Amino acid sequence: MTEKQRLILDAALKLFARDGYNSTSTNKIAKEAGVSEGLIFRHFRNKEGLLDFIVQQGLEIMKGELDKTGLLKDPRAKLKASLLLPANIVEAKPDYWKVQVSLKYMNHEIAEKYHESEFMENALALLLDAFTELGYKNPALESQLMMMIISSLFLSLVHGDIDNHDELMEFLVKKYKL
Amino acid sequence: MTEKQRLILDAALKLFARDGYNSTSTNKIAKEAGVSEGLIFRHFRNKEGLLDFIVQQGLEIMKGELDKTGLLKDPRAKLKASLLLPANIVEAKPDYWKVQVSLKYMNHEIAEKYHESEFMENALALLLDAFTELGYKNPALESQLMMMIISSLFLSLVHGDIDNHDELMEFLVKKYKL
DNA sequence: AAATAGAGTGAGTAATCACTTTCAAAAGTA
DNA sequence: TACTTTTGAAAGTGATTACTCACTCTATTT
Repeated sequence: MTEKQRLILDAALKLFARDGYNSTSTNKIAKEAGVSEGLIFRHFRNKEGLLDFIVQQGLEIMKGELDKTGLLKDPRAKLKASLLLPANIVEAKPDYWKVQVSLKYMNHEIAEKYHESEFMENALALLLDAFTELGYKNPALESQLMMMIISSLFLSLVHGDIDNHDELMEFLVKKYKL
Repeated sequence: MTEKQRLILDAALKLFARDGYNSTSTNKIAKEAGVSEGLIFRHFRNKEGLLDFIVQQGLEIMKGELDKTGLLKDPRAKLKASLLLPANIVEAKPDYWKVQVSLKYMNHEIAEKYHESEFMENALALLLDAFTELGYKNPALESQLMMMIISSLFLSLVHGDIDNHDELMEFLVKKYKL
């Protein structure tokens, strides 16, 4: 990874997050990064290759966080960590998740590649374990509902339109007796 | 509204929903509609005008549905109707909502115009009324949570990745004792 | 010192984009 | 009929797009 490669990746992530993938031309990326436009294609083959590279990194971070959560023994701790996951990962790399989310809703071939991943199934399995262990009557539906809450939380955080995150967390923790 | 105008609107809605706004050229719309490309600009001024026209209709439908829900007297009925709202409106016009949703996550100027609307606030106020009337301890947070569930439901339905809607509804109705 | 290779440049390319212009056929109106 | 307006098609327009190509520069290897 040369310095210019880093500059290109940083510029692309910033612009993709701010303006969207389609509205960001390779010309703009090159200008923002302070490199020649041709260099983008030497290092990343094409515009989509650049996107690929960026998003692949994000997916691995997400997977790492989820694995950490899975290691927890106490089911209540697992659920609490799952609820806090969105805030933690979005805060760490907001631009990353802005791009990820916009891809999901772009309904374009590019989007599907990343979101058919086994990630959701892993997360759901983790919740299912916890609710089962806690003796909930209908753990499958409980975890489906929890999953909906978590993804909604994630979206709100990415778009920056949530102003009472801590209060909301406290409310949920109390509701689920975590 | 001439016949060709209808043809253009239908073609545009279909293509915007399938491929996204940015990836749909006016040329493609004209071909799909079987009219000349120039006609699009005669009738709708520009590509964004076409989008405007399409989305404006959807917003009015949504508002109408919400108003109907607001007329209900029983707070439990209000909540139940709110939960069923996504399925009802998405089933009626799936392509409409696919476009609406993709706009929201396009992070582009076009998107903001539609989603700063007072719609969300009205919906939230309706839920707040219901939870307050039912004597919930923290009606504000309860309605915020319900809003998250509803919008998550809406998104899943739009993307067609929900295969147990009725079961989920039954579960929620029981959980909230509606 | 000669050869090789990778990093980097920037002008150039064909294709596609949203949009305009021109003009003719209908359709309405007197 | 004679006119005006509306509706439509077809062939443009310049700008922008992702991407290529011929080339230079620098550093390492032979």
